[in-house]
Amino acid sequence: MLNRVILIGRLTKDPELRYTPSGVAVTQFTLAVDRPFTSQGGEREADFIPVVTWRQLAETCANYLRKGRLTAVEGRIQVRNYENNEGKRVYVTEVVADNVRFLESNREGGNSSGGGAMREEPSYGGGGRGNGNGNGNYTRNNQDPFSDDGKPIDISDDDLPF
Amino acid sequence: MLNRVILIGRLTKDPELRYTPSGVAVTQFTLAVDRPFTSQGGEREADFIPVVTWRQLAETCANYLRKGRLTAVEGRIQVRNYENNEGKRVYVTEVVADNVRFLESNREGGNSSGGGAMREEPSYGGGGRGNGNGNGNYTRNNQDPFSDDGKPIDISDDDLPF
Amino acid sequence: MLNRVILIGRLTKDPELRYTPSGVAVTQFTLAVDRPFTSQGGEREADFIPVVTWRQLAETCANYLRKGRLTAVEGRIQVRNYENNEGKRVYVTEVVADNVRFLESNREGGNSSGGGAMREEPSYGGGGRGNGNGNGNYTRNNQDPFSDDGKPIDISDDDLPF
Amino acid sequence: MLNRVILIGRLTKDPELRYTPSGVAVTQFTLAVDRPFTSQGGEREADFIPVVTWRQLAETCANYLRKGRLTAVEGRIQVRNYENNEGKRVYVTEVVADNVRFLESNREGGNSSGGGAMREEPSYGGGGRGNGNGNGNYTRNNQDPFSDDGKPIDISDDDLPF
DNA sequence: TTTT
DNA sequence: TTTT
Repeated sequence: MLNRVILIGRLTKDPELRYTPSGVAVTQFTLAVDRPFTSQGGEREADFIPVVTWRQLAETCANYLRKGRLTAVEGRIQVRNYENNEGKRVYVTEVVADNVRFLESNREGGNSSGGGAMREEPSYGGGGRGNGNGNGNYTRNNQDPFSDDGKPIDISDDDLPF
Repeated sequence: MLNRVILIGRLTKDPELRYTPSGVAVTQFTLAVDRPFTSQGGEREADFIPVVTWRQLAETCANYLRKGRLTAVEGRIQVRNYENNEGKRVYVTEVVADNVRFLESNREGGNSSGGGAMREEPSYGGGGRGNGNGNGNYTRNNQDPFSDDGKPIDISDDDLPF
Repeated sequence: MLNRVILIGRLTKDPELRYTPSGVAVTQFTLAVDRPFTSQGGEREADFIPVVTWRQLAETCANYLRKGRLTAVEGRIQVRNYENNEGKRVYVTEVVADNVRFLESNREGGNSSGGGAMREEPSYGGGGRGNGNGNGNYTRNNQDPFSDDGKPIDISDDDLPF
Repeated sequence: MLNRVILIGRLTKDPELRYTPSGVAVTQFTLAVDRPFTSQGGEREADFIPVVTWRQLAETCANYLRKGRLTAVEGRIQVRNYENNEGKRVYVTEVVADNVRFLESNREGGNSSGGGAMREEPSYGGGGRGNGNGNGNYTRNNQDPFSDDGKPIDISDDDLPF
């Protein structure tokens, strides 16, 4: 009925942009979010929270986010599951973001003012689906997104948030 | 740096109250939260989101929450991991709640006014730890919480949120 | 950069549906939200928080919400200001909702299952504006919404959230 | 029943630290939060949202926050009212923060890594009240906080959040 | 393994 | 498998 998450943390790696078979952009990254207390041993720990973005927002994230950047994410928790190659059901929990704020832009480059931003344009119940893509000029590299690392992509159109 | 979740959904089962070896109450339950859109096939789907509560809040949840109840939960996402019996690292994502609102109390009993509520009393950095328990009069049954179902409990004091 | 509010409380009155000069539906209501602590005198106090909804969501709220209903609201804080008739600048703070959940439907009528719901369909940066209205069949009374109580409406198209 | 706000914005001025008659620290500041859309005229507007912090958190904010800093605030909306000198009831809406994150520390000084942080230590229903203060060494200036600008302070112990 |  |  209501499902809202807000996170501020740092990317553990550069984001990964891919495309579903029907050509929809998906970007995944992990946010390291420090816990608000120290562990029994006295160290500060973090939660490593997987984030997914779709379509235009995915392309913007792939273009502007980088490893280590402080980033705010707004979205919802999603729990999807699939059967792995041993026939066991695996549960994957991730945050599907609809709003991402870049709190640090191009760190080296002098300008340290937070500010860049992007928001998902929802299309509840109408059209939109499957058309937010196609233009390869947003991709960060030229390799085929469907064969980029040999592993089958663990993403299908069924994961589309709308 | 910031990690906040707010959910409204229904319990998929009665909550489970347990105690850690050092006697701290823990209650776990799953919230079914309808997605804000229908799937490609047109059905309404839900996310099944695991929730954990500790200490006094755990005991209140065990006492008042039941399967099917509409419930609001506020907390943070936690990702913990452990090695399973095949030596493989397993990641568990759950919401550690610090505020739970009972939006429906005793449904059959005439009174359908939402209202019951409970909030974690944090004790950041000071005392409190390990003492929020002991009084068996909050437990819902008389069985030994450490041997109640034969399975070893997948919870240790290391999971304590403070 | 980020502005998110989530409230659960009860309507202090039936909601008020009006229309802007250009015909856009607006519904306002106030949510009484109990504070999470008691005052010095030991009484439980509440905050009375004004909420505004627009367009389709405004019409659904006007149709389904009633005084006393437990309701969840998601939105953003907006501070607008205008000059009053004494030439003084007045600041109005309200929550502009984009998601409203009816946690209690028709209380008397037997069915007490929470569930009704409605979400704003945003139209960031594109069209949409000024067309989400017109059909008088959603109004709860027949009086002219622009002269219904003698007082000029304190809402103009400039308050439109998009 | 539930009242949660999360904001990211910039301070419009340096924060103001004061003390209540009984010596409790209070810091107020205003956050400029850009709206997620442009106005009809095409300009980007902002909401100017007043924030209040208490006790230790108030002192940390006064010490570390400055005009222009990008800051995340977590708290609840509070609506208080008082009678002004013309005998008219005035309503003041503000965010009572319990968690403040400094997303930019000392901008000039080379180090632009977000990170500083502070959280309110709640003391729900027990003690604590009236003792979180006293030591003037946290104040940023030497003037008497109770007569610093001629105007009576619009804050009393009744505004204490706990 | 799931709720209404 | 993790960020500062």
